Amino acid sequence: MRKNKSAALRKPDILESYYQVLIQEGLEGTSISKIANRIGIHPSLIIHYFKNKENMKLELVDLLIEKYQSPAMINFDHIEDDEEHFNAIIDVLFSFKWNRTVDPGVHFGFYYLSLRNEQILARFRVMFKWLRDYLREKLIYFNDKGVIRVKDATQAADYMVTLMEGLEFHSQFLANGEHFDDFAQTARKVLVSALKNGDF
Amino acid sequence: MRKNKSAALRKPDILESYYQVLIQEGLEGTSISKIANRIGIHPSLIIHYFKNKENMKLELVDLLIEKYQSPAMINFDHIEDDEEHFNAIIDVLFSFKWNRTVDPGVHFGFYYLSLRNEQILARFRVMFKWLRDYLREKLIYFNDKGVIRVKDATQAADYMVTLMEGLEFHSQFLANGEHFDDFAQTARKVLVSALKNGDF
DNA sequence: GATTATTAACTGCATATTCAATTAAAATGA
DNA sequence: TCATTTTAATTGAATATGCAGTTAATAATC
Repeated sequence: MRKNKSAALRKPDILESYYQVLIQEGLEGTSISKIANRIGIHPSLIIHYFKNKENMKLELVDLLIEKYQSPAMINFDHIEDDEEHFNAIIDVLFSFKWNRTVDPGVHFGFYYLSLRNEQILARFRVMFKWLRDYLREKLIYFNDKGVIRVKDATQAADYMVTLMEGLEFHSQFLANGEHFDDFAQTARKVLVSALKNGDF
Repeated sequence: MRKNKSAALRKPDILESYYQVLIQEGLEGTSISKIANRIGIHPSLIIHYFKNKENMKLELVDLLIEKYQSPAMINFDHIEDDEEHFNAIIDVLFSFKWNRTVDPGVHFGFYYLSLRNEQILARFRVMFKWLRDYLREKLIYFNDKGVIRVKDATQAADYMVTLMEGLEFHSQFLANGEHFDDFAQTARKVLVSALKNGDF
């Protein structure tokens, strides 16, 4: 007997399936059929909900960006001591957990698509700007409190994002089976030192 | 009238065409037919030379890595003054020219494939290690000469590669129409400062 | 009874690859 | 040097497969 779900339930199901197939098969191995089979529905149903693959792609990008922006993860405003507060934020940014909120392969794949897809590019630009601006505000705050010494908070925040993304590369190509954290802690140390020494 | 070229001439032609189609159409838009049409040959001829698409892919990766490793670009051993010598190397690493020796989109695409393709991954691992080790040797030299102060040259070299790759992200997602160089110079400054301050 | 969810059957297209045939170039032998 | 044989380059046609998307019908839901 066929079970009918509402769009509100079915669409997230499809996007989750899309995400899982992407993880397993990659961009080039992901088809509407596979996404549908995985959750036991007819491929046409996906077209019914998303009209075409491109729309579905954009909706998944939006979903993953939302996931990435979950503010719970980097909000430590409850910590009163400024130095501790600062360290808590930095800790998360260079943690395995943060860098793996979304499967890095999927993120990477969409980054690649953004080179040829204006709409995806625009979304990621907004996402990175959001992160950068969030960090900038924090840096300004910690600068006022005397925890760090930065003149150009925007450049410093840009640098942090740059370093974090670079760490993805490092873990893929230069980490010799070592855990993500090992080198991340070096990068973290050097960054903090630059922030405190007034290099920005 | 048909002109027969030797394999030694035809294979590079095909790889060059592959490269160009990749730049214009991306991974998903690149087919054997398009590569063949672009240089006016029959698609079967490509299969004849490479046996299948996968082999051709690997041969192109090898070719691009060779291009990337052209040592001419970062060899400044002729500069006698150590400080100048050091600056010349750093300058190139953070230059637009260096970062664009191979089309970044193509590089990026192969990085992505490396997540699901062991053979491509192995090749890029070798390439990055080559770059890292090259830099490490240089850092050890400049440390001995008193130009910089590093205890762990491997970590420092890892950090340099990480930062350089992060810059690619920055220019794609955070550079607001600014030229690549603008932020690269900030990153360069902060790195040099860390190398000289003994942060590694 | 109208709207929505779902499927079935189908279309057209592009794909990588195979196979056999054809043409050109190179090697050989007189 | 010329004819012959061998090898390599090239094409044409065919195959099988997978793809996104269309259209029309059926089933469930409100």
